[in-house]
Amino acid sequence: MARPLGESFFERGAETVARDLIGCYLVRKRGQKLFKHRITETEAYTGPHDLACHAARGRTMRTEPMFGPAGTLYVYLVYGMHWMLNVVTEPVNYPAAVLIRSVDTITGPGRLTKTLGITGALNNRAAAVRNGIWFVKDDHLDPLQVVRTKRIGVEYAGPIWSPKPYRFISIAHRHTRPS
DNA sequence: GGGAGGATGGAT
DNA sequence: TCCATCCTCCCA
Repeated sequence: MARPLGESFFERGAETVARDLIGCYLVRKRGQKLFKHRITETEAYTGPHDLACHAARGRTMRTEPMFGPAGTLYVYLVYGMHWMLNVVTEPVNYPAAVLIRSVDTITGPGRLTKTLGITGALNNRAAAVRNGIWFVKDDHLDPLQVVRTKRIGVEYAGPIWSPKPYRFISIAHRHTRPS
């Protein structure tokens, strides 16, 4: 399988990265077990101007990972119980990220992290083999076709940013929750 | 120091 | 439709 996606892949706009991650693999190693899942749903959080992006409210302890290098993991707790897995995009000091919402057999960002054992322990670490979590592209497989919708659960971001079509879903998996 | 609210998911 | 559950951030 192809080698892990690195900084050059993630050091682009969050929309572009979110789109390109559809069809790529998320790989997780726990002990001797390797879990490889094809990514089917993502969302882009595009920067400090994006009112749905945590970084829109400034550089804080929580958002610090988003200011790090492309490919950094941003893992935070939502609703007091669900870990959300994000990967940071854009160059250092530009806070943007992509939320991994679903993979082939696991729908929902909270279920994804729970199933793969992803917690805040991985926050601010690089997506890399040495950390037991990384991304790969497989050029031998056909890329999945993609549709775009608005993002889930960001009504608070207001009439401009809430409807932005920054959610990407594989067509073959578009039953993955209505929007 | 206090309070509101959230990038969800499971039960009712 | 309800609510579990707790961290973050804003305000005083």
